[in-house]
Amino acid sequence: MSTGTRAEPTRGEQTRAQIVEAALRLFAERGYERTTMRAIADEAHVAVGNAYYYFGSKEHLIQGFYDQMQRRHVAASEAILTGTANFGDRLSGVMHAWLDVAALYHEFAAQFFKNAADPSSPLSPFSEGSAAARDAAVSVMRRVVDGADLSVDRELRAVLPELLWLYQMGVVLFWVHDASPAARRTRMLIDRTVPLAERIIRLSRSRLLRGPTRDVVALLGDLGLRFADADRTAGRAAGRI
Amino acid sequence: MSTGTRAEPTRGEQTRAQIVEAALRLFAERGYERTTMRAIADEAHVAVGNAYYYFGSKEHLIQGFYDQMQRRHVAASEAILTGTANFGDRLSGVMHAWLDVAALYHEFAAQFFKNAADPSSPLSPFSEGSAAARDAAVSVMRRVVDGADLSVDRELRAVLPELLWLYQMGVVLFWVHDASPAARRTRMLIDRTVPLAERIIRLSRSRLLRGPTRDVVALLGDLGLRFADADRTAGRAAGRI
DNA sequence: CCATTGACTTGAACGTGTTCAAGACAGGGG
DNA sequence: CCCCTGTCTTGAACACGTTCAAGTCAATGG
Repeated sequence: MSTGTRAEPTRGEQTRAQIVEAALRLFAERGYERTTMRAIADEAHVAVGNAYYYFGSKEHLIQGFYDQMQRRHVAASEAILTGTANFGDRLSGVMHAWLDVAALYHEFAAQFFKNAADPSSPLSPFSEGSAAARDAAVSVMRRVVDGADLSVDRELRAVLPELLWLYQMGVVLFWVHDASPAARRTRMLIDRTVPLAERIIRLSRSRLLRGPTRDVVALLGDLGLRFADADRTAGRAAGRI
Repeated sequence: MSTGTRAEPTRGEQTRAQIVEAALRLFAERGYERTTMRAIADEAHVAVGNAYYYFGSKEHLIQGFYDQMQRRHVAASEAILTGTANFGDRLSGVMHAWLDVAALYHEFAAQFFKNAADPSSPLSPFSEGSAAARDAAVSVMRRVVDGADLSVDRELRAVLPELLWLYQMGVVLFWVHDASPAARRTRMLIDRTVPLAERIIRLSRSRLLRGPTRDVVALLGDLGLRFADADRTAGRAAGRI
């Protein structure tokens, strides 16, 4: 598809960029549903069929959005990840940073995540197609854990990034339904669940919770729920449920 | 809309029933996407526009499915709920019963979950429109708890049915993505998480976990996450996030 | 300079969800 | 018996995602 080199964009690459830019502009402006493929084509000074030459469907155009948000989230998280070693602050900071980045798109995020919940959609966060974006998100969580002054059970530590990513997915689902101004309820959810999570993670080494913790870790393994990049090379369908 | 009496169906009620029956028949036969509104209308011996007189959209026809599945699940759970007092067996039985009932519809169950993620859809399990179905589902969980030989913290007990319903939603999300034969992976998930849940619920009274348990209960309260029928009359938007 | 090839582009046409103006029907009042 | 009113029914028309046969363009080889 692309040469991989960044020398000068071919004609095709240029057209492709035009189309995705036009799409993002219109999505942000008037929402996903109310943006027609014809409008996108017009905005990109291109014929309708041409958009389908580069993108399999209207849904596929959303992937551009996904990528953009991911990049911005990483950028917005940088300050926290290099600024503090306190686990709670790191996790909380990263979560709030996501809300900051996503705030602009709240209205249209509903349509977005609707598609994401469909297993047959290439845009599902669990699908093979979003492996790259998912890995990037998990990586952020790995940095949260690795840079924190938190003594975690070794086995739990290995899967903690994935667990935190699942936590994030849950928060996102909540956020999608959250109509409160400035996502106040979602921010409250974060502020109240982060200390809880921290406490439970600490307790995971206590005599009482060591057993259940082991069970959870073992279950994740047996279900093959490994999104880690380390497993990517194993050839097994990653993230497959 | 309907008179509420069950005397004799009016002409309208009869047509409405014809349409929903035709739709369910075709959905089951060839799936949701591949069933056109024209086909439904034909099957129901009715004009296309007439279907829209009774149902706002194609999506709304799914509600019929919801209701049917809910009824069947309650029926399928009856034996377990009256047969044993062991909490784990009760919860496990109810969950597996759901899988049994849902098995037929796995192929197009994706459609359900698309709605779940879409707050604007009247079919979202969190929406006002599905309050009835949601209450019914929570009620099943309440029976699971109430009939069990499990000593639970009083405060936790009050919200436990809702928590178990959320657990069920999580399992359903997993199931939607589960392509294994006979939903083996989902059944494994249930078999492994139910004992875990039972153990944690028991531990909720321990000195170590009493604090976090309180926090969770308080958080649910502060977020206004109350799906219980008891609150329905309060006039507050139930289930609202 | 032309011919050839493959990448790219076009816009008309199709299928499907949805709308709507117009009509059919039923039953109550005159 | 006829009209009137509100409930129900119709099917053509519309909007939009998607497809595809046909055309254009640019680079390459002769």
